Amino acid sequence: MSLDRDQVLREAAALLARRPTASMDEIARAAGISRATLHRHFPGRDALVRALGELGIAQVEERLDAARIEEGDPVAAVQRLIEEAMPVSGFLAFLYGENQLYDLPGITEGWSRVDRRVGALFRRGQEEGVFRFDLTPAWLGEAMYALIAASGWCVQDGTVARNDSARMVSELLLGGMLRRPS
Amino acid sequence: MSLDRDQVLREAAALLARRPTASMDEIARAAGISRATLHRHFPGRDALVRALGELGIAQVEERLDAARIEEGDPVAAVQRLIEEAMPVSGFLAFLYGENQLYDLPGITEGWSRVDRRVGALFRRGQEEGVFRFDLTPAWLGEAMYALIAASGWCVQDGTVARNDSARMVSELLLGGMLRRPS
DNA sequence: TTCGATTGAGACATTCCCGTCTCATACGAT
DNA sequence: ATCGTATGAGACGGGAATGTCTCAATCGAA
Repeated sequence: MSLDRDQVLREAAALLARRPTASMDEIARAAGISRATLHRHFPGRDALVRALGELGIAQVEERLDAARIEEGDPVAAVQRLIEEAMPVSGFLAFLYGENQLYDLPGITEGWSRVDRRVGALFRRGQEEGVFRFDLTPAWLGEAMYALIAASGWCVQDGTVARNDSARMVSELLLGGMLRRPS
Repeated sequence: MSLDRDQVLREAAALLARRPTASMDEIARAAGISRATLHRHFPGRDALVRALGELGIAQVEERLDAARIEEGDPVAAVQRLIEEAMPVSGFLAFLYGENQLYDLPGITEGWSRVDRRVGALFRRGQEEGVFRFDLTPAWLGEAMYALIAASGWCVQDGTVARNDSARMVSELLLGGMLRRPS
């Protein structure tokens, strides 16, 4: 048996993305389990929401590691990060839209940890002279999050092909943030 | 008396953006009116949500008109549109995150009307040879929505100055989508 | 001032969701 | 085959939100 905890959380995220007010019963049915079982693993809605946030942070940090954003050419690092993020863009898109998840104790710290790492990447790109100076690292980070989330939604409803999504994001983002020799 | 209907909707949006599960009573108090009065004007939560969607569509179409996106240089048209959208970026950011608002009968049509106009703008830019061909008009539209919403959030929490937000968005978006002579 | 309309406060029953519980069933390991 | 464990189905009470109602107070126009 041993319930696939992450899978349940993903189903919950997919449902909550569409209907933020969905009941625990609906979430359970969407995940293909009974309400009792859902409640055994996540004692209450708060616990479920918190688990969603924690899974999201873990996912993102894992992708940051996989992309090795601290190493090498900043442009290539951004490309690797976007590439790595694409497989979970749907889940990231959900997290991005849930402002509710940001002011939970313990969750906030996780996201600011992520923000620091991402901000450092863009700052490094500026210091190395490849990223524009007139767009702040914080804004570049937010823009990247926004575009990744947008691509996740586009893939979900078929506007953008999954294979193309990474290119769409990085072409637009890097195109706009690179310093031009001219 | 004559209650300021739009003002109530804005307060409701501001609250629901932070707490999607806020009760009607909380919404009423946030808007500075009694629950009874709120219920007289919006008979039920569904009616309130629908009114939020309708106000959003009206706002956006008003801005599309004000920006005259069908006229003149596509680049300037995009800049005008972003400029016009900024004063309501906070409200737009809320609407953008509420996927719930998209599958209501009557609301969907409004947004596809908006999408058609925005898509036509980007297609025109491509046909006139100023926008890149390898990024689809649909994606460019989604990216613009995402960046405007992101800038709205950034302004709300002080990451980006309100005066700078329009420039941040258009520099990044246009920088990424313009064809390069090279 | 007077009258109609609108609002605020609160009571009320209803509905819905939640958290907990029990019990029977099905699975897996030993 | 047996036993421990996890699950599903459902019942149950408690609590919160909803929708509706009444009544007094307030505002604005005539």
